[in-house]
Amino acid sequence: MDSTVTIKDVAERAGVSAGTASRVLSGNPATSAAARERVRAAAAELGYRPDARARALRSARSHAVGLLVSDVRNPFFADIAHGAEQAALAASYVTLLANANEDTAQQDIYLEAFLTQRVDGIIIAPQGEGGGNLRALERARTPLVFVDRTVEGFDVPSVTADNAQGVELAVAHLAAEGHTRIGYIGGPRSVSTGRARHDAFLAAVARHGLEEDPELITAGDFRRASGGTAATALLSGRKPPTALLAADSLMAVGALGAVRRQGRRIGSDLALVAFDNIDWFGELAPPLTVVAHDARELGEHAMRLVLDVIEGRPAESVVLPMHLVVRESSTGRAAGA
Amino acid sequence: MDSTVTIKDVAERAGVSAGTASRVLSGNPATSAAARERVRAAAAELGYRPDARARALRSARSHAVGLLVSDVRNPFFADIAHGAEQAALAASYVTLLANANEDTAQQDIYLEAFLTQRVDGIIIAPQGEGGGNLRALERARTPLVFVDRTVEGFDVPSVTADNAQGVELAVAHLAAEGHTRIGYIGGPRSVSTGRARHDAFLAAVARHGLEEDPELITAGDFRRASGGTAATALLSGRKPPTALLAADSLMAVGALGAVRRQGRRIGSDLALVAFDNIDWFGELAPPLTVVAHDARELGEHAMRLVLDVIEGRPAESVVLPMHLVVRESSTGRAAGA
DNA sequence: GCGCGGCGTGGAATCGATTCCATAGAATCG
DNA sequence: CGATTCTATGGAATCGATTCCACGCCGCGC
Repeated sequence: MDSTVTIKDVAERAGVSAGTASRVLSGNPATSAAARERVRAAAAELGYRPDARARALRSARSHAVGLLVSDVRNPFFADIAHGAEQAALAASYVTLLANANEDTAQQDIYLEAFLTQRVDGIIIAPQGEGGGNLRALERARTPLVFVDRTVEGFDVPSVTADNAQGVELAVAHLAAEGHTRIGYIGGPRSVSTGRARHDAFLAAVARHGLEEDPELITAGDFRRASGGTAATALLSGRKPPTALLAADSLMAVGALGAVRRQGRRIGSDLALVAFDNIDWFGELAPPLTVVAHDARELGEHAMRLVLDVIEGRPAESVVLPMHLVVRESSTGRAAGA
Repeated sequence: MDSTVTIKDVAERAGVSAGTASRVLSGNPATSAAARERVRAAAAELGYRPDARARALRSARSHAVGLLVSDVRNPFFADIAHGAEQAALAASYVTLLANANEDTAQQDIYLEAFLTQRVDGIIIAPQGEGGGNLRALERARTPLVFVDRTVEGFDVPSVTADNAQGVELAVAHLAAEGHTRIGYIGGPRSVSTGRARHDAFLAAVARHGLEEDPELITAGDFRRASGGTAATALLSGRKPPTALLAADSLMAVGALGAVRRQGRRIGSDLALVAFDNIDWFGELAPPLTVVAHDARELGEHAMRLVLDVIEGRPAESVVLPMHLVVRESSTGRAAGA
């Protein structure tokens, strides 16, 4: 009844050799009906549970996929993890979830751990310039897939969102609402989504003929506090914006608090559009307008992609569309320009 | 340069046997300075990365701890995971994070996976009555620790919060603000925290001489939607409450939306106190009053506890205190009783 | 100068499961 | 009925690292 039941114990109880027991349990057809029955019974009675490590050691397949997200506490990544996990489960793979905590050093630690655990594949929302263990990964030939973000110079399949399109949707919407001064709270340039959204914002502003004022552009680090700092800076400029666009949900929340502390109200005094459609953004007062991509779908796609690579099927990168969910945070009377 | 560098390759390059190479790399003192130097050089040159599975197989220690949370998308559990992970890292253990998704079947799947992976220990925020693989775990003698929640009939160390105290703090605060009709949005009775908070609420209401009306008591499932349903029901009763107490953060968010859709405002029209101090609760308009326990600390404690059990040190259950963080959601003028 | 203790090392066994190989016995065919 | 193929099986090798055992060699002591 102990957990130390090995296949030998099962074999002995069934009166067969370990080889035969293994064949029965792995569904090898070269087994007699009698052996099948007795081995299965013995396994059930003893509560046999194969040792995944021994199995993986011999058969060079661990049936585990490492998933390294940048920040578990960011609901967007939690959703990605959830989607990936469900997809893995459906293919009877196990997901090992690890958290880089927006920190390159910690990212390296977990990549190292994945490598020594000999996972069959790795999904990562990478950060940094691609130094450290990312290069080691490439050398180790472990199947790798990028999700949400990419790193230049890596020929790796990825699942990303159409950031340029998302930004364009947001800016077009705000422009249509009559805004001409939009403050942008961007992400770090060390992350691909940070760069893509930044560039797309500049382009969209130009395209719609809005005010191109460098004072309207700020950059945070995708964490909450930086959104507050950025919003405060934007609102205390000489000529503050009438609308804000935040490049991720955590910074949007930070901005929310900063705006409130300045005594201004989202929706009526100031429009706000955020990236990432977090579940509860629709429950707030006022509900937030967002540029959304389905994080769960992102995760599912990424998992399917890495399984494709692992199992030798062709794998193509995917770019998912973004869409605009208009809520009240951007449709109170627009402050006149 | 491939990842298939074994200790034999290292040994060969260094001109020693595999045994000696192993001794050098594991810091065994019975090695000569010459061997140490050459083995280390060879390992570095070849990019040797020991195979964790082979190592674990032989030495019966995987240096991995399984962490099974009820719902990764609940920020409270994401914080627990984060705390546990950091504590594990400090002790050079790896955390395998899995998500039960508030589903007993999925909980069993991952417990099974942990067992076959032969993790050294498991931390779980359990759900259900303790059937299924929870019993198998006990038999397998895998070190086990409960976090946040417990299951009756298991003699397992745990890290929990003082729920009774938390509820009492919340009710006392609301009573002091002049409320006599408090609506309670509780959790499921199948979860220990759901039961504890429910019972504590009844006791606190009685103790403070508030109205004991069964219509004021509702129960959700710790998910967002159920909080909205419960709040709607409470507010459309014959004599609606003037304050709400929600037993977790997701249900509080659901309630937030329901209240807004009813055209009432948190803070001025209706007080709200929530369990769990989610980062961004302080940023909302109005900021939410919460009964808080430090989720990260909960996770850290749980990890330390399970490592104590694994390494044979005595392990004592811990009950962490809760405290009240008063913000504006409960201090607008109290609606008169 | 001989013996004994200790250090460093190579070789082999081991962990648990899978898989190759050889073989015994049954089944099939001419 | 003998030769051959096929099937089920046991035994052994294997995966990669650790650890036990035994041995050679050095130095020290008598």
